[in-house]
Amino acid sequence: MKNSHDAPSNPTVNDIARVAQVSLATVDRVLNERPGVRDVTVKKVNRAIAELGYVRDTAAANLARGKIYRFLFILPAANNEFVDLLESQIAHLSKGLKSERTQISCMRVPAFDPMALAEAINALDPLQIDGVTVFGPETPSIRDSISRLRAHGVSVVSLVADIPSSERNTYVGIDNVAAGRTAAQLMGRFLGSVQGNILVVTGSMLARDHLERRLGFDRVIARDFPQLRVLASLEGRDDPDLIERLLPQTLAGAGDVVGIYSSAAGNAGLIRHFESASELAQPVIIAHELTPLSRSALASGLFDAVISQDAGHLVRSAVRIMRAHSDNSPINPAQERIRIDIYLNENLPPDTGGT
Amino acid sequence: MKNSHDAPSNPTVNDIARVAQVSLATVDRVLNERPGVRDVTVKKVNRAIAELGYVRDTAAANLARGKIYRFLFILPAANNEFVDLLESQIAHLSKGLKSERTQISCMRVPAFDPMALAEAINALDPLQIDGVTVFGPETPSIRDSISRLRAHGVSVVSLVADIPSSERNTYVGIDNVAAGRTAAQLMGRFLGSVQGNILVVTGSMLARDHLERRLGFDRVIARDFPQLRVLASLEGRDDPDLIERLLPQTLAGAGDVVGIYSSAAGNAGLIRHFESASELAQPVIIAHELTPLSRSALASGLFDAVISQDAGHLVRSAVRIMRAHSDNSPINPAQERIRIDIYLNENLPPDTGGT
DNA sequence: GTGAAAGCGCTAACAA
DNA sequence: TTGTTAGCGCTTTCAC
Repeated sequence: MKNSHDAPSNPTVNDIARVAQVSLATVDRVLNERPGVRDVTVKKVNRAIAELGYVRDTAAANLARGKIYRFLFILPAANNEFVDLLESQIAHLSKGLKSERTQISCMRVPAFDPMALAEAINALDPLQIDGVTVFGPETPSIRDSISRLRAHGVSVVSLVADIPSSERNTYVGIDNVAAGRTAAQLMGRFLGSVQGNILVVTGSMLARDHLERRLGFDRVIARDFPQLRVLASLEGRDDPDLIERLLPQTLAGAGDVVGIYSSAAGNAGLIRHFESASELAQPVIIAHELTPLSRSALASGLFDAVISQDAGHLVRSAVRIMRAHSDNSPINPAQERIRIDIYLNENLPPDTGGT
Repeated sequence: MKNSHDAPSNPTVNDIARVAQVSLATVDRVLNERPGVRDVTVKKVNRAIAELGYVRDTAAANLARGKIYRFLFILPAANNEFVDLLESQIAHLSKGLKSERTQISCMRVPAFDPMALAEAINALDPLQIDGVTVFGPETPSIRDSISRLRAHGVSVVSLVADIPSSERNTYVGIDNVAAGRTAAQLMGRFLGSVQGNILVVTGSMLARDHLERRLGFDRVIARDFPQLRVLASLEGRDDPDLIERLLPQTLAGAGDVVGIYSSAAGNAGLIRHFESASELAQPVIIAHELTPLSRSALASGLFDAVISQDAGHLVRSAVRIMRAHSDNSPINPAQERIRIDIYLNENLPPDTGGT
């Protein structure tokens, strides 16, 4: 029965030094690819490493280094439940990470204000910080501010909305085109043979995530559900009040709206509209991000489905990735892939009050 | 701008010793709740700890202790893609964990054979192992073998199918009742106004996960979709060949089957049946677990949806939990909650060939 | 009951 | 170009 091991402790730097017949310091130099070691010596050491099957103990290394990771999240300052969820996850994780030599903090900058974000990024001192995660739009000034950070050795992650044109290291978030496609498929399947118009409520033309969702949505509706027609977007700027104000006239103007795809934030406006004005026939509504509000709309039957991404996963993933980049160690793509979650009212996770 | 810290290093045991005016050894005794310290001293030390806001550096502690975690997974030996996925995730994780003083191994025991599993568990040497994760049925003998392990200080996790009557520490897996409910809701919504019978293909009456799924499924169909009737289960024992053989007669006997809920393994049999015998009208099919086969059935349109749980997440979660129990440190329930994933063909994750 | 000192695996001065 | 040594934060003998 080959199940438990006799805890054969792994080879250490000392073993390497002994086998390679060099000192500890030399082993360390080779391991960390520091200069000033003869080629022959490097080879000797590497041979010993291979022979022993050495794997470095990262914890011990970090301890010796006295290294503390300093990471920063920059989120949009807006009245937005999903962003609040992210922030509370950051705060939560921050506590647990104190014992792992990792400090994370969070700042908010005005939403839909690329200049403010760019300035905030530019104001950062690269010497005081090891990694930054940004949730924001993709504009030239922001791109440049990210490049500067990268040039100074700070690792940069883009969150929720990608900034692919920049030199950010990694994007953490769902595939938004696929999310839009998924919403379309659910919409089409739920509507069955019903025909009519679909209203898409989007956020901002600047937000790449919103654009991508719309793109994916349109494609699948056009290909698979010819009986449905997607109307021009209602640009809600993630603002519940604006959405609530605009909705009645848009709905009246369009007529025969059988489905609504709320692809951005501001669901509160949508919910208020349908709770007050009780239409004759309620459209199928699919929204984004599981938050207290969308959860209750799902539970009450107002929303038919919610496409979401896990805030806790996003934050943990961003931190793991910033750390990996700081160490320049590899990342596990499977673990960091953010899934497109589909919630119906039957698979809602137990409500933990936003832990 | 309150963003980056000046890296104020955390208080250490030395600080506590200094503030409390005792030696390092005494601080350690208090921290680890070891006996032989006067009450007054304990109080002094605890006051210093609170005052300084001390948090222990687990990595350093483990280093000093020379502790190596030895964990074991026990999976059913069966021709089952999902279990294979679990095993490959275990193998994958095992590599990355070598640098984190954690050894994980995996053994397979005959499926649907409670005695074999109980014996395997009883054969384990508690001194050689810190934690065990079991994927298996809930029977008295298995429950007892788990109790024995726990009594010897080994932490035990139940995976995928819970064993609540035992003294296992934690269950890692989805809420299977909710999964069944979710499948029912999708089935009902996809079928719209169609009426007819639903066939449920289950695995074994012994498997708690299968039973719970069926239970949830029945409830929601009965409550929300009166036009549908759920037939008696086809017990497929996770065996593709058996399922393929049984399916034609079951289908013929029932007549008017508009939907199939494949709540267990053995999807290959289902797929083969529908690929060869082309029925007049294909039923809506909802299956469990995203595997290479179910993925391609989803892509081809044979399956309408797949309810799944992430194998990587399951395995990582089990390891984190076994470790937490060994250290008796707290776990983060939000991170360990396994989500009920819904896959349609539009939100399939990119195919990585099973990483 | 309490303390002093060595050491876990690794890194980083500082010498040589 | 290489080696010696002290020390990261914590645990653990072994004395006192």
